[in-house]
Amino acid sequence: MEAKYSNTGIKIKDAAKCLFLKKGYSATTTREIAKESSINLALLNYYFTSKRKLFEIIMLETIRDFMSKMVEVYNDEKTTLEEKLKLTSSKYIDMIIAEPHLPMFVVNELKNNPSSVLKIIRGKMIMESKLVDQYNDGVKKGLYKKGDPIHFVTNILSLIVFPFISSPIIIKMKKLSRKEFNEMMNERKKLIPKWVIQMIKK
Amino acid sequence: MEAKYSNTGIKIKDAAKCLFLKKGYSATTTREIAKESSINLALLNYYFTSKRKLFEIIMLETIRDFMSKMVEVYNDEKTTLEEKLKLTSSKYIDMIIAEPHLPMFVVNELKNNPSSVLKIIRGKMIMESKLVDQYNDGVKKGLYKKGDPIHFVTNILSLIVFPFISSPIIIKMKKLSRKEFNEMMNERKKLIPKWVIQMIKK
DNA sequence: TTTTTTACTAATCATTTGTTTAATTCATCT
DNA sequence: AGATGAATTAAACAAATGATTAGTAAAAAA
Repeated sequence: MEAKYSNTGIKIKDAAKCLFLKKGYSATTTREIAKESSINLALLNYYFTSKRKLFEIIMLETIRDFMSKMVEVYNDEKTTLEEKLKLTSSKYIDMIIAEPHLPMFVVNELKNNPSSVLKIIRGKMIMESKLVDQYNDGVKKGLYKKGDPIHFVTNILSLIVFPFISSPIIIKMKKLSRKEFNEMMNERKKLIPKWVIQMIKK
Repeated sequence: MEAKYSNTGIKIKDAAKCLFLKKGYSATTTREIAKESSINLALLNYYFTSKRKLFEIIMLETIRDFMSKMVEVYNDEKTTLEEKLKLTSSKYIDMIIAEPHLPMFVVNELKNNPSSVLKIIRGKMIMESKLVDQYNDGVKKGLYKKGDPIHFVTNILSLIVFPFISSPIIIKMKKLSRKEFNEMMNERKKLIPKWVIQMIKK
């Protein structure tokens, strides 16, 4: 019945994703999406039934991508805790530099519609990951200080993601260009793993 | 001409602030504001000219409050760096627990309308604060590792604010109640200063 | 080629939304 | 009490917006 994978369907989704990421759901109009993807307004409903449905599809896909990258690294059996830190920082910072609106989008959706986002995430994925195992092992061996691993996980994500969210302030404070800001974020790929280790080390 | 401080004016502003914080500008309608503050729809424009103007007033006030608390602590001549860390963590975490939508609101406005927010902030306030001086002194004295103070400042804010932004994930991961989450954030008041010191110490 | 299904378009509908108007109530001052 | 101006209200306007319809062109099936 529907050809969800037609060229126009993709064109609509791409334009919509770009706009939703940049401006959010409410501030994006169907006419904008139509214009941006140079399709007829009616085709949006023809392909995706409604603005809401279109948004939901994009949201699910985007957040699934976002999370899967993390889970991949966190559950790698072969890498050490330290290597996992390096890989996460590196992968995430690259991902966000490529799509700077991603963190705000995820975090906004998390606020507005937590249930639908959380269906994808599944708590276990992170709290029962290899990374957390390795952290707990380190604590048992007396290498790391005792502490709830939730703080450990939270801190990693905080140090990686928050600077992007507050990028306008940072850019202003240091009078940076976008390029210089990205360089600063690239520096953090190396720094964050070191910082995190120091935070947990005895 | 106008009675900006009348009872109804305040009622409108309070209701609007609550809604804007919770749902953002675009998703909040003037009729909702009118209903929430139980005033006639026309009074919104009578007192504040337009939805946009009302929003701008609220935004400026809210962000000014938010920033001023930080600057206060950062520039205190009497406290040590370590004390400043404790005070900031404590003050900020209290503030955000009291108004959980605050960080997202600030950060969203920062994205949508950076210029108007940044007018309030003034880069100097933070990067030339007593806190940064003390950090640089510590580096000179060989107590702290060399490093751009922007990372130092960014990390403090990241560790304080980001957990609130990602609260739905944390709550899900650890199966917490709102109360338990707040307790976890209260724990962090003591932990963050320690972590930050460890991050910078040689 | 004819028929049928799919893709697309222009026009329009029905709400919603921000804002205004004109009239009314209320308070204050003379 | 009466006049003046501010505060409030119901109603309406105009534009924007999400969605639909009825019809056309293009492609696929017969």
